[in-house]
Amino acid sequence: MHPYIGQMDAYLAALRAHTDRLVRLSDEDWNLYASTMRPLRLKKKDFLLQPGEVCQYVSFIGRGLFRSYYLKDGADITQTFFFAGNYATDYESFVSRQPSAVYIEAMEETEVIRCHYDDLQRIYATTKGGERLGRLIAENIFLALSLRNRHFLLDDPETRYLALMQERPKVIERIPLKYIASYLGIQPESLSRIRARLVKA
Amino acid sequence: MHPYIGQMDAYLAALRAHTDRLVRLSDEDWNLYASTMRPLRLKKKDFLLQPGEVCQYVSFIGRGLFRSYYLKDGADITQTFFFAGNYATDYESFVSRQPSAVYIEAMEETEVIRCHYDDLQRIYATTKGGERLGRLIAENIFLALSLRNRHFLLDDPETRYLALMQERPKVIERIPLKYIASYLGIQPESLSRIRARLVKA
DNA sequence: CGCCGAGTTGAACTGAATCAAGAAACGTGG
DNA sequence: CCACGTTTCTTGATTCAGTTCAACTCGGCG
Repeated sequence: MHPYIGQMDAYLAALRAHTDRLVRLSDEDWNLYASTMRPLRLKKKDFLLQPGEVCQYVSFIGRGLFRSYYLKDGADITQTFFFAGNYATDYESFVSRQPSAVYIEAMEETEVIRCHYDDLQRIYATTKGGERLGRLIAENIFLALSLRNRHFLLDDPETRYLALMQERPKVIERIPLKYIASYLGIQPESLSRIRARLVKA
Repeated sequence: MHPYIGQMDAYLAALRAHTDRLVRLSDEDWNLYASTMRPLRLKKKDFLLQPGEVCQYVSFIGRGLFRSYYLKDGADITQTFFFAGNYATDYESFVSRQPSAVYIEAMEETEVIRCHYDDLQRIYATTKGGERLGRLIAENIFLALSLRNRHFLLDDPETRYLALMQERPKVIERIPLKYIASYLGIQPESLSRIRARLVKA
């Protein structure tokens, strides 16, 4: 069907596991959802989305990872990171149908299976389980963002870095320092100094 | 029925208008939702929620306003403001069923009609329209928070203040400076200076 | 009328940004 | 597979925006 991605079935299985954690879909609803999924492979530095486009897909990552970022005065500022086993999307643009403000870029060769906005709306409209899934996904994305927001309000940069180590260790392990810095809202030099301080202490 | 709040019907009408903006509920679904609503009146400085409690309600504000805030080292830090015609809740706690980290405090005499978590889950489980409403509300709360987050990532304090004037002028008009300052993540003195700068320019 | 909280203003301080230079790691092509 | 060039990271010196601390004004309220 889509021979250029051999792992399609494995990715669908991973998506099913991810979905089951939120809501137990009927086989019928699941099959409808799964049938909308199309594979896509991106090479390193390819864009899943660019500013100005309306985000048309939710993409479940089978392999690889993405970084989303704003471009401001030539400098790029990381919005977030997306890892395998989760969805990558500009949910803001996807939901609001407004042009996106971010790039979503593959940081290495990355494979996704994705569902188009129109397909998803059809699932929402025709199935109760799909509608529920959509609500639970929205709630979960909200929770993640709330936590991030709390850190910006309450914590200084060093504390935000420590919290990130706790909450998203994969970011620390796999992402270059300069991108982590902009995710934390600071300059690379500052994060380097924070790390140096922490080693000594 | 609830004689101590005479405006119950007016508040329900406002809630219906608010709801209609998101989704057109059937009369049946609407009546079910409306029937769960219970009125509550709070005096100035009363708490709708306190840290440690799990938020059990979504409260639609008929009159008045709330401020939610964290308490950190004795200083209170504003999370957000809730105005009449919108829901007030700690959605994070409400959704996750975890103890809240915030106070939600009435800034003046405030009246709400509210729906209990269990009632809402029952509506989600039994009606398609309710589930859809829940999804759309979650999406909208997410959008608002996204915007806030973007400002923290991209903008300096003065720019955040200007954006707040644009996006939520009611906050500027009705809220004391010191609370706006902590909402923006700065000290009251700094916001006072920002205002002084803007007047000159 | 006096008090108290809110806001303003000034001076000193501080932590992060900026600017700059060098070291280390990376990947790319020969 | 190595060598080169580029990017990433570190470290130091300086600058700067926002914080802190303090004093004073203003306006409302008891």
